[in-house]
Amino acid sequence: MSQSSHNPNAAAGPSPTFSPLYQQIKALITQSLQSGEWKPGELIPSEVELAARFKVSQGTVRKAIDELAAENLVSRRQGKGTFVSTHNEARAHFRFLRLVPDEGVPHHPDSKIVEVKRMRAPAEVARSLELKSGDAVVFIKRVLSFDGAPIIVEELWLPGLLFKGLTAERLDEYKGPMYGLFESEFGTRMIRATEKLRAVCADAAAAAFLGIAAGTPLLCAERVSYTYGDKAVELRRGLYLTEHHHYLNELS
Amino acid sequence: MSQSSHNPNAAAGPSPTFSPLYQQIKALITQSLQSGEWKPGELIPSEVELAARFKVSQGTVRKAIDELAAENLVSRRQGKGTFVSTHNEARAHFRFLRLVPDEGVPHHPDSKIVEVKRMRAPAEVARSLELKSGDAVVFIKRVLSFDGAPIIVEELWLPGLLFKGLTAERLDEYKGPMYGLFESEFGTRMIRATEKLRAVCADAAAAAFLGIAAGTPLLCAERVSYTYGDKAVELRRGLYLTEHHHYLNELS
DNA sequence: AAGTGGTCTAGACCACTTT
DNA sequence: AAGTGGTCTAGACCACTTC
Repeated sequence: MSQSSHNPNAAAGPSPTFSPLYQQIKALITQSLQSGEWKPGELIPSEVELAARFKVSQGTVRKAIDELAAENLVSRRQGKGTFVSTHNEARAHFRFLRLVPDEGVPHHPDSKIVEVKRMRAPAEVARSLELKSGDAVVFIKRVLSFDGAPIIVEELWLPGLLFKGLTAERLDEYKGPMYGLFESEFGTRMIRATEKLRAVCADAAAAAFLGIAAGTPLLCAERVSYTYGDKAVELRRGLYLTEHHHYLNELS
Repeated sequence: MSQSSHNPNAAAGPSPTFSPLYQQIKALITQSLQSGEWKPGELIPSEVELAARFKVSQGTVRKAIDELAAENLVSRRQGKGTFVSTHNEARAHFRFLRLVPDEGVPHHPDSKIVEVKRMRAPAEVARSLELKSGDAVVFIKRVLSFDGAPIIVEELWLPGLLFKGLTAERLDEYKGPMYGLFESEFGTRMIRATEKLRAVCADAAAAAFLGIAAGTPLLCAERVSYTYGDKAVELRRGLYLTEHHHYLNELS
């Protein structure tokens, strides 16, 4: 098969928005990921199968999957196949949580739920989540402890429509990271986030939760998480005690 | 040419450490970058030329360059060629400086040098820069202002051997980011860094430089920068006033 | 042995830039 | 028109995993 015989861009007439074949294949694969045809942790069809399905060469499928792997949507394992990425694996636990101890190896913190409630989105939350002010949201507040010491207090807001049966009990029962619960129980997978970091002073409430004096400097991390299609689905504001921990960032 | 005829891994006997051809090509290209055969901002030979030089196919050179481009060591421009990356271009100004205003578009801050001196490396600095305690280092202290307001006070340490003629005058004269000066005047190009972020209280000295009250919370960013070969060549400690700015981080 | 992803090649054509 | 990187194909073989 020649390239032009299957590339619609090669049709007669000007092609206003050129899009390479492998990008179109990538979009099709992403759709199947988003629709749940292949679920987190599962094996997707082999490159040969996908090439046959889409009637393109294996090399084109390869390039599409290469980009999906670079974006952490799938992960390739030689000899086994290509798997849909999941937050329910040790490797992914520190992808979004960048706070690590100054000394020693990082490990997963204990989570203690303080509050879960449904409410109407305040204006600021609605803006971040691309909702209308007053739309239903789920509010969660919790404290995270490393080695028994409370280090993080965080509040988060989720669109009410996507997280209908979310209760404190289900959060407490779930072992592993919260994003794993969101993905396996609610079908919403976080794939990307942006964080804004600031230094603030602990107010009385935060100080009480963390067992420190009011006024202690805290690292404030405001995160907006996105799922497929760049849709915002979480606003989270965490206060990190950085006396014996730090936020680690790799610049490249 | 067949693959095996030029791949030393295919020689008789077991290959203990398999290394793909394109990785070897990538290493050769990186050597030429490091040695200064092609300088920052310059055009490197075309893929066809490099394929001929290394006696491999263009596709193999392509894959090597793809990875170098992904690591920001070079940048490709269709129709023009492949260029060595440089800090002396607007695009690179915010690669390492992640502090942006809460409102409005970011732009390059003004730098005011406070102090430049030569000294012996304190133990902590020596450890970060992989020097011996007491080795010569250059110490720089400066204040960065956005729109006339001082927002950052930072101190940095560089290996004395690599930055022999560095003076306050040369720093003051230079237009553009400090990394651009390092790269064009001292032949040391920063290609990667790790940062540790913490919240701290402003001490009297920092408060004076930033025109704020002592005790104001500041974001402390401790950065170690690396050049080719993962060699540490800079330790930098910045204090960021985050009342109207924030540290922006993309998680993916 | 069979199937998977990983590497390498050779050749064609496309899009973009410069001459 | 010529040269560059960008896309696509087809086929070969390698490394790894499973049966």
